[in-house]
Amino acid sequence: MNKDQIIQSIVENYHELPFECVNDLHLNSEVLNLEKGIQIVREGAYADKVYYVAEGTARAFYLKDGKDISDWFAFEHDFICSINSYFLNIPSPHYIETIEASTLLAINRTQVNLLSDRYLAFDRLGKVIVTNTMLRLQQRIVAMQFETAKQTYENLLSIRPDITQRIPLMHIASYLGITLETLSRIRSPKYRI
Amino acid sequence: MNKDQIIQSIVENYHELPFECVNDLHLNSEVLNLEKGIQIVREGAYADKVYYVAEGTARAFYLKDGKDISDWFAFEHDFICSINSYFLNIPSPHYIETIEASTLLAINRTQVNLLSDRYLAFDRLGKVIVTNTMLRLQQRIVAMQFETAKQTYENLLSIRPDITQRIPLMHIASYLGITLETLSRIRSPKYRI
DNA sequence: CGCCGAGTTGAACTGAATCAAGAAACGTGG
DNA sequence: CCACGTTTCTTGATTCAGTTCAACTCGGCG
Repeated sequence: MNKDQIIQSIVENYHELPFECVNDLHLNSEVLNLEKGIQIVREGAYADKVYYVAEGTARAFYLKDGKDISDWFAFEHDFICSINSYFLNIPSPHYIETIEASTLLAINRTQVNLLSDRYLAFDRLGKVIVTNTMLRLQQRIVAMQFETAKQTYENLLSIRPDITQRIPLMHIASYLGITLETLSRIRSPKYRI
Repeated sequence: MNKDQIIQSIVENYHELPFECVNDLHLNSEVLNLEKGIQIVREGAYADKVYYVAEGTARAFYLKDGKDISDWFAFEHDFICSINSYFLNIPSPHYIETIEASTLLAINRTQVNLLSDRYLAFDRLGKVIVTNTMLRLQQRIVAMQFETAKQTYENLLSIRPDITQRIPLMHIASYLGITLETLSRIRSPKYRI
């Protein structure tokens, strides 16, 4: 997938952009073709880029007492960034890495702000993305708040039926806030309640 | 607190607004002086207003299998709305009610959109609020994901030390995803681990 | 062919839920 | 300002979902 196609897919999936804005975005963004398992953000770095996943999968995770805890998965047409670092301009608590071979579009915060000032439509695009993210986080809190592990898992499966084929179970488990063993049991046909 | 003062406090706490925008906002918003325990949004309603809490406290909650689960607390200078209903234009899964006697400023979505189109600064204000909300939700997920009940509680206390004086423990418990009894034990001095 | 990471299964343990009973705190009306 | 009922909070005993630790299986891949 080339840069034009990627930008086109952002427009299709999120918000219309005028011709000059698309050109401008073209000049101010970068395509990354990455293998599976490549780290694009490391803990402690100032992560001032957003990534649009054109193809593949990426995840954000952090280490809590040495344990790897997944915090966000991004599939095709999703955005991913270290949200604390990007928005608060602090060292990233997160790592971000590819889970499959992926094509990403990287855009710098400075460029995002420039484009937002220059094009109203781009500003709106940003608003849409942030709003969607907020709603997705809200859903996740509701899912975690008072459900059993099994309900939480099935809830995730209904939103993303292909997730178990694309993301290792250990990452799904930590994302759900349960252990790998519990997830394994939940998935087993002989599991009751 | 009168409408001018309330709008002034929004400007001070969030984003500068030009003079005409303030006037326009003045014309398109409504001050609510409410007793404690008044419901301003009911489940099933189309809740197309945002509320700015000038004084007092409000909370959003939903009923899960008949149980009251708090989802969001808003203190002075916080915004509150039924985020699913407001942004997705669906019937509200949430109730919103005052916890203390409160002064709120209510603004309609249509007005918000109009003002956002008319004044760039107002659009930016909206972006700031949504971004802050997103970050706050993110923090909460991290807090819930792999902490014990006690850690989650202390985490909340460090952010909002006065919360136990202002919000009944049962609401704090459901917000944290634990039972009232567990919260009570956690708070007890003889509680270990 | 044997190693290695990913996933499964089992047994013992534990943090938190549930059920149940009281104790405080609060508000309202006499 | 006190009595009474309601709501909020505490404490105890028991149960259970999920963790932990450990051993084992499976599928790739050098």
